[in-house]
Amino acid sequence: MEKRTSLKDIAKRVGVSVALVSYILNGKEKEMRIGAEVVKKVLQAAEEMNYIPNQIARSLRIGSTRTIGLVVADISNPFFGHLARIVEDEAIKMGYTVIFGSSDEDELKSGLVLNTFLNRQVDGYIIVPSEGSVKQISSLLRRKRPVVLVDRYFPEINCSHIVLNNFQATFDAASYLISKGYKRIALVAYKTSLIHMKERVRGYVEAMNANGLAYDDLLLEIVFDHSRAKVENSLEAFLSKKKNIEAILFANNGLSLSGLYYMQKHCIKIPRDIAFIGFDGGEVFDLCSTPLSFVKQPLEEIGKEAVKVLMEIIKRPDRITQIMLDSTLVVRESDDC
Amino acid sequence: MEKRTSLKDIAKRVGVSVALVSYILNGKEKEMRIGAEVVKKVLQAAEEMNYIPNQIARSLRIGSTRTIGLVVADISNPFFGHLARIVEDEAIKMGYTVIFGSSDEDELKSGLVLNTFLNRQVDGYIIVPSEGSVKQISSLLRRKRPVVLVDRYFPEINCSHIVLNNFQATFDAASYLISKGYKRIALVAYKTSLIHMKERVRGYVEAMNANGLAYDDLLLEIVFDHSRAKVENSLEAFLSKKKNIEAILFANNGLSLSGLYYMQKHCIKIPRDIAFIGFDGGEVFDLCSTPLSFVKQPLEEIGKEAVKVLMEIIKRPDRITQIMLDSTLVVRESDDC
DNA sequence: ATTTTTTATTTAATCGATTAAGCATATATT
DNA sequence: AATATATGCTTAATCGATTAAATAAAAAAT
Repeated sequence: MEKRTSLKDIAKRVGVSVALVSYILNGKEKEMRIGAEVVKKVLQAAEEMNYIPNQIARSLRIGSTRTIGLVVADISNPFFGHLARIVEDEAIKMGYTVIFGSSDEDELKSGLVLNTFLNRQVDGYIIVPSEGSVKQISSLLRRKRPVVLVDRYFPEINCSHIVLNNFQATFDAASYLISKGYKRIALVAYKTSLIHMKERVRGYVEAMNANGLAYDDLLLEIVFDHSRAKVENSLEAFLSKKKNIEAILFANNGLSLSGLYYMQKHCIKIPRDIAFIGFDGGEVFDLCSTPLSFVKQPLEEIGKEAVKVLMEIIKRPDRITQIMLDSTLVVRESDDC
Repeated sequence: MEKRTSLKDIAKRVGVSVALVSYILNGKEKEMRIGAEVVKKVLQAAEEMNYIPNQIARSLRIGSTRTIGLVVADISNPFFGHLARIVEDEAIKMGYTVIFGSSDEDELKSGLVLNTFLNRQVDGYIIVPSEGSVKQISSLLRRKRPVVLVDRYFPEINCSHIVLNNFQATFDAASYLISKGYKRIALVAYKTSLIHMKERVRGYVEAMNANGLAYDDLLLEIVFDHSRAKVENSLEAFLSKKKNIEAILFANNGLSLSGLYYMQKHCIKIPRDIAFIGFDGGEVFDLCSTPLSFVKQPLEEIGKEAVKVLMEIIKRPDRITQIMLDSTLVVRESDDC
């Protein structure tokens, strides 16, 4: 591990003080009225000695790391991967770097990641909060850390967030299916206290209610599990009992995929045997024998707004911005038996 | 932005020196033979004052950030997302944090990301190098920074790497198709100087040669482009001319997907019209009407080895470890007309 | 010629931690 | 009793940058 050149090294070589070198390399030669020759010599020395500023030292001094901590459920999940990419691009534009951590929807892991970020003095947090992480978020807010929640939020705390209008999303999807004449419409969701999921369930329920349709044996809420096999088991138990489901709605991308795996396994054809509306799209949805209809989130906008709002909070710590964005129902052929 | 509690604050409150507090909070009370009462008081004060160590200050002092810089082509690409996740998990186990950057296979962007990482004094680099980034990598090595390349490497420089046996991968895939009786076997690859791609082309060529099969009008090398549409255009131009292609091999995941999009658009059925072997798998490959055969990389192992090797290099900077791992050909029904 | 202003540069404190070295007391050894 | 050792804690330097304040020399104003 070779020693890197520091301001001190340059100062010694040129024969000036460290301060002068700092001023010059920060482009303050004008306001500090530094002699032209000295400027030239310092710049040349910096070049020759391959000087790279030490951001760590700088951060310590100025009290800002120019780093955003991003917490997602799982970076290998394309939905969060996309989000991460958008956040990355926006962050770079603002001169920030992103460090990330996956929570696996787990309170403990989420706590560990957030603690690491706190240690590392990130300037702001963009968090997809997992179930049970309210206390962690509140603690950040108590410490006056800039936080923006995305995808979900906690109604009981006052924190900036960018989320989908989840209620509208499933309300529209269900209403659309109803308008096409389906009556026995199922929803497959996760059983969780997280608001985004509860809202998606509520959207479906309200749509069914509004049209006088029963849904008590059509709503499946699966306890979250990382194994797709377990999810498929629940699905199996659910679908094998009710034989007259005409259309099925999935409340997120992972569930949609589990659904597709299940249907492939059991040779259930979409839309011949059942109408299908999924969540979040993706290549699978395009390349299935029948392109699948789905609820599309404005992911680009969510990511961009998240960074934008975070930047605002970093500047003015007491601002709170809560944004709700609309989804689009992308209708293709999977809902058309 | 509230002031965080520092060692100094605790020291002041308890009425001892900063050094003592540091020793205690680092668990060195034994070797430093610190009085039991003082230890208790300091620990309690730290607790009460919500002390969080400042990793930035620590990093500056000890000269290590406990951070790994990960450069991938695009974090939103599931292949790299998975890699990132594996690296993240392994890094956490070793007490490291990951910061990431996407290069978009672009020399300029790669340079910017690497420069940021250099600024931030990451302890080590795991890089999926993009075309033209040799100089950047060499520069890191000249500065004695620990670097591990993954997925690809540069034969002209001596740097640790973990890669697939790319030659064997396509050699086996092509040989398998040949053994099934196909003669007109096409390969779709990218035109690039990067070794992994060249090796994949070579594997195919050697397999064809070894069996006395001509391939000069069957090998398509597409200039890299981010737009799937352009890739599909090249594909269109290629496939519309040669009408007697029996089987087609794709040299990476993105190309495989472009291929699938193309075939869907033109109602070319796999395997009825053409036999198909893709690269890297994924949900699409499972959920197609016919589960697709593909070359499977040991991604888990690649990621784990990358971190392991990096940790070794960080300890012993002059070690160089170069690992080549074998792929598996996952045979399903897409190659069986 | 003296004072003021401008120009060019240095000094030194600071961010928050780590850690070698120093310094009193107290206890043990001869 | 004198010396050695152990105990318990403090001092102070350091990492590499930033930046307010001080200083010295030259130029301009009175």
